[in-house]
Amino acid sequence: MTQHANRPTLAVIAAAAGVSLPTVSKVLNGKQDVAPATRAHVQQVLDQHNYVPLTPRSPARPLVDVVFTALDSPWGMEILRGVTEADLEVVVTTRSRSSAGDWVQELITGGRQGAIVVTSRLTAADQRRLGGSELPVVVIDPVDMPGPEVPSVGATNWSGGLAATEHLIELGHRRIAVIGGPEDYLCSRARIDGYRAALDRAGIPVDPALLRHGDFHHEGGYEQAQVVLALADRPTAVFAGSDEQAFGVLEAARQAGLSVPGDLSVIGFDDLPMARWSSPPLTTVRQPLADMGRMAGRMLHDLITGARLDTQRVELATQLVPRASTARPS
Amino acid sequence: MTQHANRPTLAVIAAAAGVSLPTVSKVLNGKQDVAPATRAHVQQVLDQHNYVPLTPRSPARPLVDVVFTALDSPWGMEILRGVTEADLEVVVTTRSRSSAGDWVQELITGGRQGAIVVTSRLTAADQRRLGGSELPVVVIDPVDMPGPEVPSVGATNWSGGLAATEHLIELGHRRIAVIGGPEDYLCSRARIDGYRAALDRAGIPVDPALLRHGDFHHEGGYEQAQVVLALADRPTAVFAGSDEQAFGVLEAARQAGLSVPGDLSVIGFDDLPMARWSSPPLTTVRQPLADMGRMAGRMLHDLITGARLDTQRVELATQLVPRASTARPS
DNA sequence: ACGGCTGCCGAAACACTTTCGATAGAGATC
DNA sequence: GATCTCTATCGAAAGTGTTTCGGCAGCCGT
Repeated sequence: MTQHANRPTLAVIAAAAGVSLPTVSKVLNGKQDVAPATRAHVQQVLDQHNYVPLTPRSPARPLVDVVFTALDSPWGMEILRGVTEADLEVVVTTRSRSSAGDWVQELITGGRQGAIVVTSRLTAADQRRLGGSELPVVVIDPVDMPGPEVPSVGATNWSGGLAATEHLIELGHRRIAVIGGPEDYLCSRARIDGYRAALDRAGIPVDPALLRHGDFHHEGGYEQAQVVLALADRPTAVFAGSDEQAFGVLEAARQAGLSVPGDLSVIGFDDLPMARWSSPPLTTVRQPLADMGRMAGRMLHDLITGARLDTQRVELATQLVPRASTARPS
Repeated sequence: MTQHANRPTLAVIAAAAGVSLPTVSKVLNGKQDVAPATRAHVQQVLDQHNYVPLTPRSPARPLVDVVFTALDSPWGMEILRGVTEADLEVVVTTRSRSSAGDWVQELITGGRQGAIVVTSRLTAADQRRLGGSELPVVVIDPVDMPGPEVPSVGATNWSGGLAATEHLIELGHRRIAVIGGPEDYLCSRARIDGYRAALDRAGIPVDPALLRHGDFHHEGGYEQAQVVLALADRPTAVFAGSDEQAFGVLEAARQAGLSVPGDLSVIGFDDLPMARWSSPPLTTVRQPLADMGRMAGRMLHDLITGARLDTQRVELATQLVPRASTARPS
């Protein structure tokens, strides 16, 4: 059980194997200039002596941090799944803004070979520090527009917002509410601007009373839906900023005695796996979350290995997924 | 950008700071015998020279693997959230049974300080290898009963199955179908045995036609529900082995034109966050997934630090959560 | 037979880490 | 005030493992 009870040194192994110390070191590190027979023999002696490395082996694949603000959403799991499909060892950490300590500093000095930061608020100062450090970093869905020195991955949120709203307009809706995420989130603003653009093109004025903000979770959608559904001039459709919010809208509609899509059309954003399972199945705008994670992983891998990045900013395409929660207004 | 472009050595730093090389090393490693003033000065010189350690810093917290078979379910996210709350650095890996390579071997030689294995099939040989290695391992929800040498964390699945079924019986149901997970999973068998025990106590015979198995996901519940709902003597209630399966049952019921809970009561297992959001909100048996993850993390931490484990096997309590998907049969 | 070429290995240089003894300054004691 | 611990701090030296580089076989073609 005791790890340090007279652990054998490389010198001991080398003597036992009848080779030089550097050769043993090379075997341990998988270097190329060792004859297969020698390698096998040394490996066997290492096993016999139960050799444990003094310094932890540097892993075959780069060890990188993936920083979430919270692990509270299937959204994050999709991203994570994508990242783990890249050629990386993924350490999951949650660093809420409020948590103690300077997490950017911890990231830089944490000894990882890189980091992926998911939907976090990076101040200009943080970005400069990250840029100044040697630590490769890729940001997914940045809250604020990242400076040119920080590579980032996102989705075509504006197009997605446009597509969602045009879908509702084509169905014949004119009073369309939008429930965005937190007001200052870049992705949220882009979706709402897409909503605005669609209304503009259709010649529909934007009613500020139908433009709400809430957190991206169930609660946010539920609360804001209650507000807009209580309006005298109730909307006939709601564009929610996330699928989770959309589920909250569904619940608010149910509690208000409104049938979906009969009395109210609801469209979400993300296309989480469970969007297909709600009743009615949720019309939504697909965001390729796993692909975004995988892309970020690949970019980070390139940064670590020194390959040149094709571009600092990648936006993956969103796509309208029509299901059963949207229909013509009655 | 280039990592290895003439990085400063400790000797250079030492010279620039006017101290000896070992002193710089001590500052880097946070050793105690350095005067605060000296430490600050050296630290500043290190920063000025943008020093990056050659060998990655050994992390302050133990670096452990968390092995999933797949990252395809909110279930896994809940577990993961719990584990990350322990005092550990968590590397997420997915090792499907089918994936190439000997993942147990990779685990042992992977250089981690420990591992948590989630719902994996560990053969007796694997267990012996893990026991023989120095690598501390904790298993969450083992597929097979683990041997005494492998610590494990689970939930009171039998009690949960009992509680779920008794809930349905108390409501007046007599024909109760059960859709378990894969037939050989320990947790699934325990839940079904709980179901059997409840029927026995109520003097209701077990109808083999009402006992189905499917994968733990939406598909499994959907497919098996289609089978039992097509029976001439249709059940009035379904106990699903997981919430995801229960969602599949809800969909099958909807497609069959059955209202829930009017025509069919449905109860799930897990209490995922979205169980509250389905329509109707899902009655289910709560499994404290995050707590299980945290408990496994704590046990692993104890194993790593050498503290004695109180027990090799922990089962956390499940609890019935009545919501709106169960009611008296019509 | 000879020259070039390549694969394999170890001596030596390197990059740290750790141990341990030296030293100086602060109190404590006489 | 003189001296005597005693501790905090530091670096010399030894230890551990990695990397570079030169050398030496054996192999091949000429």
